[in-house]
Amino acid sequence: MTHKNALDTLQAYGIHPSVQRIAIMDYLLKHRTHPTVDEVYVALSKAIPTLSKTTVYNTLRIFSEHGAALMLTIDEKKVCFDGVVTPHAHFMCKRCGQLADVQLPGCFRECQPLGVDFSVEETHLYYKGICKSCATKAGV
Amino acid sequence: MTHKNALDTLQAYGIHPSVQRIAIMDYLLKHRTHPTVDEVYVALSKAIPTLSKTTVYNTLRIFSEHGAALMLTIDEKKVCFDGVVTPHAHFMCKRCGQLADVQLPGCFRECQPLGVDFSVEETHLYYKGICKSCATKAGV
DNA sequence: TTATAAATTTGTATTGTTTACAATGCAAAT
DNA sequence: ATTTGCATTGTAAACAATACAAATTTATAA
Repeated sequence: MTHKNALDTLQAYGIHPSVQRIAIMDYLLKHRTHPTVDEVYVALSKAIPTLSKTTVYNTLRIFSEHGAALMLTIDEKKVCFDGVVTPHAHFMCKRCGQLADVQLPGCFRECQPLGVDFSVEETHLYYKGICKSCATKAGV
Repeated sequence: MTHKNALDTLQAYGIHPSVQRIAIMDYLLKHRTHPTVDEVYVALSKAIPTLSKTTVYNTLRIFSEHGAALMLTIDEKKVCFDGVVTPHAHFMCKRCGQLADVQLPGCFRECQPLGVDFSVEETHLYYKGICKSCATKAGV
């Protein structure tokens, strides 16, 4: 199947479901656009008019704490969230700001940090540069 | 030599020097603690009482735009800066928040992003987890 | 079912970081 | 001496994110 079920996903990560949590997880699973808190809030406010932005903040934090979503801090201006938690990298265009998924280099699995005295719970890899679209526009 | 010269570094990256810029670069080169804007501002205010925090913001942004410093957005609460621009990874302890340098895995050099249609200008790799000190304290 | 407790949500107030912008300062060039 | 252009300063404003307490919902027990 293309999309995992929101309710099942919550339960798989030990997160107690609620209308709001299901709606937010559903949005994450169906919109792989790395949305911000505000984007999720605006999008869901139509269906859930009483939704509070605080709830979106709290819920997305809970998701990331339980490993059900990724918190991306690539853009220094805003935190983004990713419902895809399988290992992958990201790319951000410095010009247009778009955030895209990138397949991990094949050898990356064997790349473990060297001589470290800490336990690794998350690994983040991302690239910044100029996307093709922006390069074409500006390049001339 | 241990520390590069601040003035030389600015000129090497095509950044017009000034008292403030030299002082900020000098601080970065001598304090490899991944300081925040505020930390730089507070530290330099003693020597330069008229220093404006806006200048620190502007200057550090200019540094990172010219490749003379790295802007680290690992901690979602605050942006940090790194005067060490040679390739290396980072580790952040989720409990105490410390940010440490980590040697890149040897194989990492060969790890290039796959099938991408963008030019890579920056590569960021970091780990999150629990440092030994925190693990020892809490672990028991 | 009703009562009680626990968890979740809501909305406002607040905090704190970052940016915008206009005024000022400064130094090199004319 | 004047102009030009960039850098700096400081205030105001924007904005993201959090704290907190009240309200609501859900779960549990009687």
